[in-house]
Amino acid sequence: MTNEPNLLTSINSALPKLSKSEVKVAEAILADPEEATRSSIGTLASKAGVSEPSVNRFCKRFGATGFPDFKLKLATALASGVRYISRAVDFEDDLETYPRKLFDNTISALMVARDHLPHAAIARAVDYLAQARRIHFFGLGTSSAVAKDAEHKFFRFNVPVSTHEDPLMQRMLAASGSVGDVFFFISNTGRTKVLVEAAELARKTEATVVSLTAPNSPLARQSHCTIEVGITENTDDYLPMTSRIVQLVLLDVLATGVTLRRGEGFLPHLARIKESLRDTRYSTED
Amino acid sequence: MTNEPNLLTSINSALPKLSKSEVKVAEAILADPEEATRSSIGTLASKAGVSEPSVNRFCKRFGATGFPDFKLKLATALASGVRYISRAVDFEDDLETYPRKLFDNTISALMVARDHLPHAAIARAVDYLAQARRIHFFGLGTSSAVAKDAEHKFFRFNVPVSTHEDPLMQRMLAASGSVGDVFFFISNTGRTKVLVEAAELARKTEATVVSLTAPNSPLARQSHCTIEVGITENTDDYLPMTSRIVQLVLLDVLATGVTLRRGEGFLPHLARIKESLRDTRYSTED
DNA sequence: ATAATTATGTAAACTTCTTACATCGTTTTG
DNA sequence: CAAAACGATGTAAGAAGTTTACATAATTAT
Repeated sequence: MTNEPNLLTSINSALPKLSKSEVKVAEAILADPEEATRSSIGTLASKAGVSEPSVNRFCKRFGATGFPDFKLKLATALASGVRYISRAVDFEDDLETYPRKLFDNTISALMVARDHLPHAAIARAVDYLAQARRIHFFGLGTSSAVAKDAEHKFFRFNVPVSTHEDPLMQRMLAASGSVGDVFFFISNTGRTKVLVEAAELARKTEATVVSLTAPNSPLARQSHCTIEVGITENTDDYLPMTSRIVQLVLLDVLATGVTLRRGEGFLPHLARIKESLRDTRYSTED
Repeated sequence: MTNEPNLLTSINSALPKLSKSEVKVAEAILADPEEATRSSIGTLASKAGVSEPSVNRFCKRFGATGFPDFKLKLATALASGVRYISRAVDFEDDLETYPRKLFDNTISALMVARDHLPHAAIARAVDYLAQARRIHFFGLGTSSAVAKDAEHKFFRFNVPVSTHEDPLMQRMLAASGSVGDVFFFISNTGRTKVLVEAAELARKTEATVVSLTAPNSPLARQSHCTIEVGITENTDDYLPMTSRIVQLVLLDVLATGVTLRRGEGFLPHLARIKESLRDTRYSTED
C-alpha cells in the first residue's frame, strides 16, 4: 500500500531498507537522476562502485523489468515534475537552487500525503464538523497559524468558530465542552504537553475531540478521530516545515467535505460572504 | 528548426516531409506512443513493416542519438504532457475523488509557481529582510494566517517581528516607520483598501515596503519590492485557495534566504530555539 | 564454529542496437 | 531514351549493452 508518488521519492524512502551496494546505486542515481537516464548500466555501475548485475537487481527491486525499463520510469518520474527529493538546502546553494529545492520538497510532501490519504478518518471528521454546533481550533507555535487558517475557512459554514493559542483559554474552553462542541487540535508532533492536557480535559466532557497530528502520538490517543500526518520533516534546524502545508491542504479537504455535505443550496451563502468583501477593495479596472 | 512543444506534435507535423518508410515508422509510433517506449527497435520495426535501420534513421532525424535515446525523449514528452492540470471539485465527487483533486490542484499551483520564480525580487526581499531592524507582517483575512506563519519563521532571526490584523494598528505602525523597518504586506488581490492605505503611509516614511501579492496591483505599486504571486485562483466559491499555499512556500524561501545569508555560524542559534521546546513535549519513547 | 542464508561479483550468453555496405528505385542529364 | 547519379531501404555483421547462471564472499543464525 506504499504507493509512492514518484520513483525518486520511493527510492529515497526505501534507502534505509537497502543493502550496501544497493545504497550505493541509489545514491549514484539520486545524485544526478537526469544523468542516470542517459547512462548505460556499465557507466552507472562504475559510478556507484558496484557491479552491473547489482544495478540490474536494484532496478528489479523497484518494479522495473530491467535496467532499460527502469531508466524509462525514471525519465517519466523526472518529467512529471519533482527533481530534488527532500534535498536539504545547503549553504553552498545559490538563488537559483534553494528556492527550487524548497518548492520541490513541499510538492513531494504533498504527493506522499495525497497517496496515503486517510479516507475513513476524513469521512468521520467531516461528519463531526458538519454536525458541530461549535468548533474550536487549537494549535500552538506554527500550528496556531494553521488553526487560524482553519478558522477563516470554517466560519463560512455559519457555525461559531474560535481559535485560541492561549493554553489557559484552551483548558477552560476544553473543560466546558458539551454535546455538539468539536475541539479540533492541530499539532505536528502530537506531544506538546499543554495541548495534550487540553485534549484530555475535552475528552472528559460530552464534546468531540478531533486532531490533525502524528500517528500514535499522545494527542492522537486522546482523540475520537485523528487525521494522521506522518512527520516527514527534514530535521535540519534551518529548514522550514513542509508538514504544515500538508495540514493546511487537509483542512481544505475537510472544509470542502463539509461544503459538499451541505449541498448546492449552500453556495449562495458562500457567494454572499464573498460579495461582502467587494467594497473593501479597489476595483479591478485601474 | 521549429521548436515544437513536444516530440509527438513535432513528429505529427513533420509527417508530410518524411519518406515512405519513415511515415510508416511515424504512424506506428503515433498509433501507440506508450507502447513504443516499451518496445525494442526490432519490435517496432516489424510493427511498422520496415527494417531496423529505418527506425534508427528515423530516430536520428528527430534529434536523438539513437533508438534508446529516442525512447527516453518520447517517454519524457508523454509524461510532461499530463502535468499542470487543475480540476474543479464538484458536487458529484465522492470521498476518493475530491481530496485528490484538492491535493492535485495545490501541487500544480506550486509547480507553476516553481517554474516562474521571481529570482530578482526574492534576492532583493532577502536583502531587505536580512538587514531589517524590525519586521512587520501585515495581512487581512486569510492572509493574516499567512502573516502569522511568517512571524513564526522570522522571529528566529533575532529581529523584533510583529503581526497585526487590526487595520488601525497597521496604520499607526506604518505611519511611524523609520530606517530599518520593513513592512511586509501580504494580500491575495493586492486591492484591499485598508491594506493599500497602510502601505501608502509606510511608503511616506524611511521604512522599506515589501509585498507578497498580485502583479500590477495597487499594493504592488506602493512597494519597494514585490514578490509576485499570480492569481491562479479557482473562482468557485466553495473551493479553498491554493494561492495562500504558494505564499507560504515563498515565505519559506525568504526565511531560508535570510538563514543562508547569516551563514553557518547562525545554526547553533536555531538549534537553541528548537531545544527550548524540548521540555514542553512528552518524550518520544512512550 | 559451522551451517544457512543473503549479498555481491564474474563471466558467458543473449538481446538489442548500430554501422558498413549492397541493392533497388527514382530522378537527372547527355 | 539510356546511363549515371542520387536517395531510400534492407541485409548482415559487428559492437554495445543487458541479463542470466553460477561462484564466491559476507553475514546471520544455530
